[in-house]
Amino acid sequence: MLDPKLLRTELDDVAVRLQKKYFNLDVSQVEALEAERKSAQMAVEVLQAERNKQSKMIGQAKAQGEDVAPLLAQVADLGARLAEQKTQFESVSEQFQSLVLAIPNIPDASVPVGKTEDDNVEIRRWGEPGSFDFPVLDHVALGEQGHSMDFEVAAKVTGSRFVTLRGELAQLHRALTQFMLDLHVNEHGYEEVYVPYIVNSESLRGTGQLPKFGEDLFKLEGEKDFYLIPTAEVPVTNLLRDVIVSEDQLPLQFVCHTPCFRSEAGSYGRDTRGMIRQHQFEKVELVQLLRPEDSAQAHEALTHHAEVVLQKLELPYRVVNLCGGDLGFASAMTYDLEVWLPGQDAYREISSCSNYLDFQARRMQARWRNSRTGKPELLHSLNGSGVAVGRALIAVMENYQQRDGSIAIPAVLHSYMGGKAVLFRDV
RNA sequence: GGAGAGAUGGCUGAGUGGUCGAAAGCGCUCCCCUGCUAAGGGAGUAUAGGUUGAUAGCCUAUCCAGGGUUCGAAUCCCUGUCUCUCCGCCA
Repeated sequence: MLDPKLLRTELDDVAVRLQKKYFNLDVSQVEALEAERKSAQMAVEVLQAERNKQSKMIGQAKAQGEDVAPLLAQVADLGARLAEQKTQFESVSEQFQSLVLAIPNIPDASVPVGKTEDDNVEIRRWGEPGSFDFPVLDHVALGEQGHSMDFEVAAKVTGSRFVTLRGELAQLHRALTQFMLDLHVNEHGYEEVYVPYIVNSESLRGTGQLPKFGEDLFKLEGEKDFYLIPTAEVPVTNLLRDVIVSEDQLPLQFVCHTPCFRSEAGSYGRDTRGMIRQHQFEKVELVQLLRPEDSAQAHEALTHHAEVVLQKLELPYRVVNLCGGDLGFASAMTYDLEVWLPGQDAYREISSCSNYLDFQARRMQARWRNSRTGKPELLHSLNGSGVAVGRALIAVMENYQQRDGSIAIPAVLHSYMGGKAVLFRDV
């Protein structure tokens, strides 16, 4: 959520800056609602002040044994007038609130101009895509060995966009997860957290998935407002909802492994082959909450932490700075890591590292107490995948494939695979 | 699932219709005293919104949340959420 004060004082400027995200802010609507809000709120508060004053007088009169009937007569219609104004004010502020909740975060000045992912700007590359002296297979073909990766059985068990893994491949999937968690905990100083995989709507509002993007979520049937998490970002960032932390606890750095569930509405026909886009996948997520002055640097550091995963796995990747049109709703600036997939002959997203500034924190009232001023201030929140486990798995498969269909295991994973160095040797 | 209890400021904990945003204690901050890692005295110490040149004032809201009763609600009524205790069940 944007600062309502900003909408009041720099509305035109905000509108201009939001254009970069191809969001058209209806300036006159905001102005009109704000004007209405102001007069409605003042009307309510004046009446409330009047009521409080009168009630106090009645109380005093009664205490002195005086006849309060005339005083009561004076306030006879006050309640009705107040109720009327209140209804009016509530309706206006509700409208204003839902309008503001639907406004995306303002992109950072450094965000490239552009509409689609083609306009993203490459920042750097790491590693060289390997050259193969045999026809490369994609992960689907590689996974067919021994039914290690099976989309058909998953379709039977559940439906499309699900997968089952078996044997060594399932193990490798787990090994990747453990490796990433250990790396971030032991070398990057993150605190590991375990969280619910089901969240309520307040949490989703806090991180920005709701109210606008409900169609991307799996909602549970029942009386409660429960959803499957689309990312660990939701439960982890919401740990700080309605919390004021002391400055010496900052920065908060959490790493969390969870499954993620996405309906993938609107992506019909895209990435239908293979494990790239699934309704269920796993992710090791990095989340940081810290002082505003630290967030820019932390964003670079967090991105680097995700990169280290790929470097240690020796997977070629590049880093792109998302253009305005490709930027997420809540993000002010996002770096995507794109890993090289020989099977697709392309770089594909494997991590997305975003700085939300105070956008999420304002929605969820996540604050810290500034020791200098003694006052609570909004935190800045960041997160990034460190990294998507399913995509890391297919990146390893495709980049480490060998002529005979076996797959070498990256050196850093050997210890997690019981010393094993090759997959599918005996298949 | 059954039965009961509860939710008040950073913490403990008073407060059952009227100057209660809320006693007291603890903690914390500042000042005084004290020649010392003790004690004492004083002042202060929530958040959000509005108004304003203003981190000054003033106004409003907030005692789990949402409704209701009332001129007036932390206090009464209803609903919900959460916590605790006992029983049952259970990975």
